[in-house]
Amino acid sequence: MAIEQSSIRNKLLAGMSPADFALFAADLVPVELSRRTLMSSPEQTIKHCWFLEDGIASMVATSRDGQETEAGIVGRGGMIDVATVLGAHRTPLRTFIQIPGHGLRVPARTLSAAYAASETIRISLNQFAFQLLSQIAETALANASYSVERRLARWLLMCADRLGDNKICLTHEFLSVMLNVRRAGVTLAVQSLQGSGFLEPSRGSVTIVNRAGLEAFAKDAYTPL
Amino acid sequence: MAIEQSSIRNKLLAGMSPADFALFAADLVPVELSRRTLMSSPEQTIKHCWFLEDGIASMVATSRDGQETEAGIVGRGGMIDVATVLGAHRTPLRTFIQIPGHGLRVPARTLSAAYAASETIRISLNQFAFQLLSQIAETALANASYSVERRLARWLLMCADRLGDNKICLTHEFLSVMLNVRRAGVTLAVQSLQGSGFLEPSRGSVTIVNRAGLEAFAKDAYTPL
DNA sequence: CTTAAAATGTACGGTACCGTGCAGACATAG
DNA sequence: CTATGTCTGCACGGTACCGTACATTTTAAG
Repeated sequence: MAIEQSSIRNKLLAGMSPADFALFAADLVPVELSRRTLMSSPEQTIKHCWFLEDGIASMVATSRDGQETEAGIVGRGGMIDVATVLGAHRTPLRTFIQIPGHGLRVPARTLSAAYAASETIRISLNQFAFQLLSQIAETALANASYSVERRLARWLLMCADRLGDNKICLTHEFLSVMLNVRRAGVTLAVQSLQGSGFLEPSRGSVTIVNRAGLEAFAKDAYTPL
Repeated sequence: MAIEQSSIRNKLLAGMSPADFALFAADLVPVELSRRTLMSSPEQTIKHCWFLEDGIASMVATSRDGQETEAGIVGRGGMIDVATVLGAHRTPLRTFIQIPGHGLRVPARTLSAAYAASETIRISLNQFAFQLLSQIAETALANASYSVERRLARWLLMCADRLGDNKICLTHEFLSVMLNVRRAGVTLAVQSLQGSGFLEPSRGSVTIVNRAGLEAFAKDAYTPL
């Protein structure tokens, strides 16, 4: 039973021509994506790709000594894993679900074939790949230049953008891994941003209550998308 | 007068089939690239692309408040600007020559057309784009996780790889911009690595004299390419 | 209700950086 | 040789983090 394109909220899929969509519609499988679901990792070849309908996936760079930092996040504006699009069967990045949601899974081969077959698919997926590259570069800059507070502000803004929701359900522990700082460091940063009236934290979540103020604070660490 | 493919040292061009190479050989123009030559920047649309024959170009992420950090470097294994390949006419990254050398310049349109026309060109350029994305992600990790010394070690190793030379002619001032640290911080880091017997610095250059040791020190901050 | 687990708040010494400023060492032009 | 700019070495107080440890609050499980 094929999926109706009109019912899809993923922007890449929704924006395709019907002909392009038909190239892999038959192989799309709806899946529920719970927190921490591993979508791809350096250890294994990529078998499937995903188009998110909601929720957020996080791409983290890891090293053997156990360091890890988030490089970029993907919401319903994108797909996983861009490595497949660019012809790689493996990736150095680990991608997993950070905010639970739903997605459409497709075999990597099907996607590769559609990419090879249609120039318009190439155009839209390449554009996303370049957005991701740009996002990762901005992360590199932020990590080198900005304070924990600003990086947290940037992260929350990016997350809210992709979620379409100002309430972000994540623990300090989780955030500390993303930003590669102490858990206690996140607590302090959240308190500071709360003190400025930008956030309202509660157990297991943070809500942006003054988006404009938060953007002004994050300044050049954040570029809207 | 067309350029002989056999005389080209750029790995992307040299590795192409003659048919692929013929798609833009007529538009290739040899250029000398001096230090600080600006190849692309966020302010202007991309008119040309370059394939380096030697030397190194640096891609830096910038923000309006003047912060800047290197995201990645490109040598004769790659090309500038990958944005063109992925269908963008502009890029958030500023790319310029860091170590002088030579290259082959081609109009962005010609490259786009060749990319659209040949699947094998797409495969090789996409592969490079993904390498670059991976490199940038690793930079993001390094910036968040490792000390100035380790980041310097990583940077010198990457640079030596792409140069094919252990002598790297750059000032501390320049390096400090790349790593987004103080100039004096670079001086201290260089001294430390010299004290360990990995480097031999001199005015305006640094030479790696114990590559294996430097790699061991950089540890997981560096992945060979 | 009780107990355990998870999430958050708080504290404290330590350190790897920073911003700055200055002095010496070297290079190139006159 | 002299002068002038460029590059490097060095020092100083300041600070934004870290690692660690522990106490408190909230949620979930029995």
